[in-house]
Amino acid sequence: MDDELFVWGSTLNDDDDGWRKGPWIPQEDKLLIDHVNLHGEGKWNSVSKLTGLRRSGKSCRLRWVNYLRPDLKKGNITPQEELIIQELHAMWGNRWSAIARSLPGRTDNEIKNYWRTHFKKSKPSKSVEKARARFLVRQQQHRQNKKKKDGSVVQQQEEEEDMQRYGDQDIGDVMNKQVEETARAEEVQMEMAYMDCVLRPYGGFDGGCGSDDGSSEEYVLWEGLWNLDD
DNA sequence: AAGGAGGTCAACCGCTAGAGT
DNA sequence: AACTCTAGCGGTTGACCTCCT
Repeated sequence: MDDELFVWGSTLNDDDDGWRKGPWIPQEDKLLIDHVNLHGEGKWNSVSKLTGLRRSGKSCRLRWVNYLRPDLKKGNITPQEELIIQELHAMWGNRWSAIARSLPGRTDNEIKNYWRTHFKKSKPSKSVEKARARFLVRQQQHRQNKKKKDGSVVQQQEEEEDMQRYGDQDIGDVMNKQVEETARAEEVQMEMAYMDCVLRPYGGFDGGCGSDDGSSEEYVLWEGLWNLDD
């Protein structure tokens, strides 16, 4: 290898604190990999002490997460992954780490770079808009169905449950709590349902939405999803 | 062949949240 | 409660590469 290039005492690229900066060399990678194999991930600030590697903990973590992790997927983003990125970005915006969690083997950095180079200048794709529209229509349908089904009996049951839960607390506080809980539950439910719309063709996320033909099986699946918070 | 423009991607920076003291 | 430390996040930078003129 190029051992002669690796000079431990070198001040080349050192910052004010004495940390090396700039591109990593294979020897540094090896030290970091050995360290993680031995001690596991985390405690990044101890890497320099234990290995002699003159890199900050932050730099070590980034190198591991974005480049050295064994479960990383090498190679180009596939068309399927591209579609997922587009649609999740339409839903979540620049939450790269959240998007990355939906794409095993891909890093937030990778997705962020990919987005910036491929999509930043372009308008939202039609598929994204279609998925969004599908999702909103189904949500509205579900709410209407639920209204029809749920009668005063259900309402009474809910009131009794509330009495048990909240007892003699201030009614204003209780209502505020309920509004917050409902909003949170709906937010989670919407994200899960939308995720399923997007990921189903690729084998992700269980339950949810099928094709646009409005079949009864599809209806049952959607009902199941909407009922998550029932 | 030279060099300028634009694209790609690894790495850094600054900030924030959460845990620990 | 206040402070410090650490991990993680998104934005930005800069080196390198490829393509075009």
